[in-house]
Amino acid sequence: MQASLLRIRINHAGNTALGPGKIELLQHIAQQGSISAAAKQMRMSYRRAWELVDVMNRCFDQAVVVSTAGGSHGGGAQVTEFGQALIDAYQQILQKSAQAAADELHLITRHLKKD
Amino acid sequence: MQASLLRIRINHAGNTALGPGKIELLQHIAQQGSISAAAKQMRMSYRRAWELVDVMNRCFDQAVVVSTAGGSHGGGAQVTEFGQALIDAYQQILQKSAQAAADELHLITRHLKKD
DNA sequence: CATCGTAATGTATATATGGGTATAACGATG
DNA sequence: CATCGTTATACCCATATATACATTACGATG
Repeated sequence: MQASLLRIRINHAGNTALGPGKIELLQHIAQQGSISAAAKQMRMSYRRAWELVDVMNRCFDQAVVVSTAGGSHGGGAQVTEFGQALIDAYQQILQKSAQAAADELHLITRHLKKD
Repeated sequence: MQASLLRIRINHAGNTALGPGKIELLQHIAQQGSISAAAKQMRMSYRRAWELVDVMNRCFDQAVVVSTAGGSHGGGAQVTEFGQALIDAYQQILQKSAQAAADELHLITRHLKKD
């Protein structure tokens, strides 16, 4: 199976507010409770992961990820309820879109060369 | 109104087989009958426009754009019937997706900071 | 109060991307 | 058969993007 044929992004002021990469990152953060662990799991630099989180936190009217520095295990990061709602909504958009446009999608993909 | 909130791409072997940029380029080529004229209209370098066309032609099992070099006006390029079908299908996908996922989209975009 | 692992930020470097320019090939037309 | 505008391609360079590495801040815990 190929990795997600359909890619959907939501734009905001010319930039991507939400796309497959940010969603995947959020899921890993939610699972790991840490930005650095999520980054490592995705083999992405911590720097980049943090920047993606920062962009999200700044382009929405409420936090998507909250983090604490320091503490027994150095701190950590949690996906907020709102962030989880974003993840869910994004998945729904993906699923509903793929379903609603299944015919046209098939029309296109059936002509993609197999690699 | 903001420029297309929802951006959809169709992936092929890790790369983008079809996205908003390629579709817009195809439309300009269809209208102009020339890659270079389309590129100029989009203020894109001819080199890049040609590469986008090349990628499309190589990742589908039939040509999206056919071109002729030489001739009275130097030649030109035409979008094939298949290419036009791709454009139409893409537009349908955009429209149907936005419609099918309107609720979830609204849930997300209502929390985007106004810029 | 030293330790630990993470957040947060800075800086330098490598890589990818796209633009600019030049040049050759092409072929209908006058 | 010279001209013309376009396709097609190569080469170099500027810029953007992402990585790598380094450093500081943080604060619960032993």
